[in-house]
Amino acid sequence: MVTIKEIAKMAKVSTATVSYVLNDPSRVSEETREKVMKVVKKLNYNPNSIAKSLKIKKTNTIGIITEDVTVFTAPEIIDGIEEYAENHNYHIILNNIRLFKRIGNKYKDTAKFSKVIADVTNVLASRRVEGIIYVGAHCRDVTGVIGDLSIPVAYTYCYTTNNGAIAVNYDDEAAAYRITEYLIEKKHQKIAIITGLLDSMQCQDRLKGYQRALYERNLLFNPQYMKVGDWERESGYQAAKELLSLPDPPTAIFAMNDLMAGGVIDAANEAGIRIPEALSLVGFDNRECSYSYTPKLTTMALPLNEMGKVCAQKLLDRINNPGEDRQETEQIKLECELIERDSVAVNRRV
Amino acid sequence: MVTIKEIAKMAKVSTATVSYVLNDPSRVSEETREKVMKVVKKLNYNPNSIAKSLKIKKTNTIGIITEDVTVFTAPEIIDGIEEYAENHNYHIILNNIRLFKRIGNKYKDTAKFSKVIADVTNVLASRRVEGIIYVGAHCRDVTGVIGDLSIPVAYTYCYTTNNGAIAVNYDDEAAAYRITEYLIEKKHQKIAIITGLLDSMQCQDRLKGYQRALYERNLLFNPQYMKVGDWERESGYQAAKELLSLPDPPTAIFAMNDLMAGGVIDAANEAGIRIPEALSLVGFDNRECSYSYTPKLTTMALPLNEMGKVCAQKLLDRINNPGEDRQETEQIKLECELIERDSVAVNRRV
DNA sequence: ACTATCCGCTCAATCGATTAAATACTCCCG
DNA sequence: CGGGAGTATTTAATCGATTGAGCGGATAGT
Repeated sequence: MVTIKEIAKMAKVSTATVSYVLNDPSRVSEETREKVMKVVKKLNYNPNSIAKSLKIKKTNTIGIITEDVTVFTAPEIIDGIEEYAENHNYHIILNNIRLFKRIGNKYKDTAKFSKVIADVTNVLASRRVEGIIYVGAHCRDVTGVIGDLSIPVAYTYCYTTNNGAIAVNYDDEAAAYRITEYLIEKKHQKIAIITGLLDSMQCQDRLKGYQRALYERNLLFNPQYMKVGDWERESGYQAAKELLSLPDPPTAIFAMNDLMAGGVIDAANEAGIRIPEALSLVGFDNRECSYSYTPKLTTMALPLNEMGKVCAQKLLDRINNPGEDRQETEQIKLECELIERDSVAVNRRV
Repeated sequence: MVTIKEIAKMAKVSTATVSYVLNDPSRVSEETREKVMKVVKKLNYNPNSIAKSLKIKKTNTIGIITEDVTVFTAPEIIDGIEEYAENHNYHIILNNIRLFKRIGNKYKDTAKFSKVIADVTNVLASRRVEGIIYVGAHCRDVTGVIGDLSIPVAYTYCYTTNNGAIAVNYDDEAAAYRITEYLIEKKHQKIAIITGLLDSMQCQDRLKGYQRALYERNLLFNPQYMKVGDWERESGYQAAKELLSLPDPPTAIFAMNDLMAGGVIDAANEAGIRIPEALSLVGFDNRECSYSYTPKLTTMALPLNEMGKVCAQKLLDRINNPGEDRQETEQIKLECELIERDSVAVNRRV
């Protein structure tokens, strides 16, 4: 690998001059500049950014820690981060901790979890990344798992109330409100909901949005129309079966994710109930499968790419404007987007 | 950030000793070792791997270039790479070139494509990565897009015949052979195929496997049973419609990907033909959607994770055993796995 | 008692850049 | 002609580690 020294010798100048030619050409005379550049090109010189980083104490690198890259939300988030970072001349070191393969489900073993995180943050710190983005896999609360670092940290697709952290998520309540409102606009009044696991924030927030939408339109929340699922297709199927066999069944179902909406379709098919003619259905997440159901599912798209971008943007802001010590968590919530497809029709049975 | 110098001063030893304590403790007396380690812990010392890299000329870093991380194949491949790399103390710099968003579809603008690649390889080179893994998005031929680098390069999910490169893919022909054989084992004799775009290697190879399986079982290849699709669902639908209205329709259809298989399901539903009772169907890719179809689709799973692992493994082998200059491309083909689900039944109409 | 060996540690050069400060040179003006 | 100003270039220190060479002291062998 050719170094600045060899360039200097060959061009009969000092290394300083070469460096100036490369970084601050106006300081150097036209003549020398050309002389040096000729050698640079001839030797196909590629500056050693390791050496540069060491000297200027800047790596232009951020670390991404993903709980699991193979989860459906991760790629878009990473894409967003990467794009913003690249446009601002930052690079990314990727750490995928494979949380579930490694420590089993549910974040149960918090000691091991913390250990894993400590290991990767240590490595990132020793590589002198200027900031870290933590990408969750299941929107769990990860407050405290990353201890105090001297660099900014942004969290996305997970919750945190860490001091000074940036937390970028989407607005579950607003999204659930919007999609319920949408069903109401389609003249539905008997709108059932199939929830995910009740102990999750997502579920709680979506429930709030659903209830608020009903309330504001003077529709009563009917507890019979609420079934608790576990995010999996089968639970959607079971819930829908119960809902559809009610004496006064709903005309629309809001499943809190696309998987459970798939189960609703199964149940409807089985019962010979046509979607959307006899039953309207909406999902949540805009996963790949939602597009491949028959009928294509109307659902809420998560602003994943945007979440990545905003994470990167806020993080780089912090990095480049190291201001006052912040105590609060900067909570950012982005809007979801309603994706209208074929699973909702205007209710004709009012 | 605390340095080795401060440790040294505080422990009243030389920086050399500190370094030895950290890297080759046996060289140092028990006593000094403890003295130093105490200070290391007290000051929470984290070695600067930038400085280390500069000195020892080793970054323990590989670069990943993805054409598009959001493509369904990318996350598993990355996961595989990352896992192997991490286990061997290597880290990853991720470059997502967003090929299609950036230069439009189909790799048409090769000049721009090459320029983009040259830019990212330059950056990676200046960061002194020890090797590069190129992750394609659509199995295209990318021979020549990465020029000669002095470091090893592995390619996956794309084709290349670059000198000395490592190319890791899966065996399309064997997979197509296997899945056709599977249908034959289920007593099907009239097996139609819906291809992807004919100019792709994938399509050609799968077609070969299909034809070889027929040939070896003494089944005639019937050109009427072959329809050309374009990988999209709609084309599967059209193709299936034609196939199903043939005077002597097939009893099984092999769609070259899961998307087109979805189209077949649409056509079958429309025609009132039950899958798998009246028509067996297999897909290819094992995408998320294949699991959410009704019925769940029998398909071929790509060994994506394994491809990533093998890439990483071969690459690190090359890095750590820089042997002779190789002229040939090392072509590696991994086996796909048949995923049996609910879309195939034994043919009762023989 | 003298040398050889070994052990534990330190000295100082080095990796490949950056950059403040010094120097060299040119030009201009009183 | 001397000196100040301005421009172009070089000198040399520095970033934070690693590591070959060297040194001093203890131990052992003859």
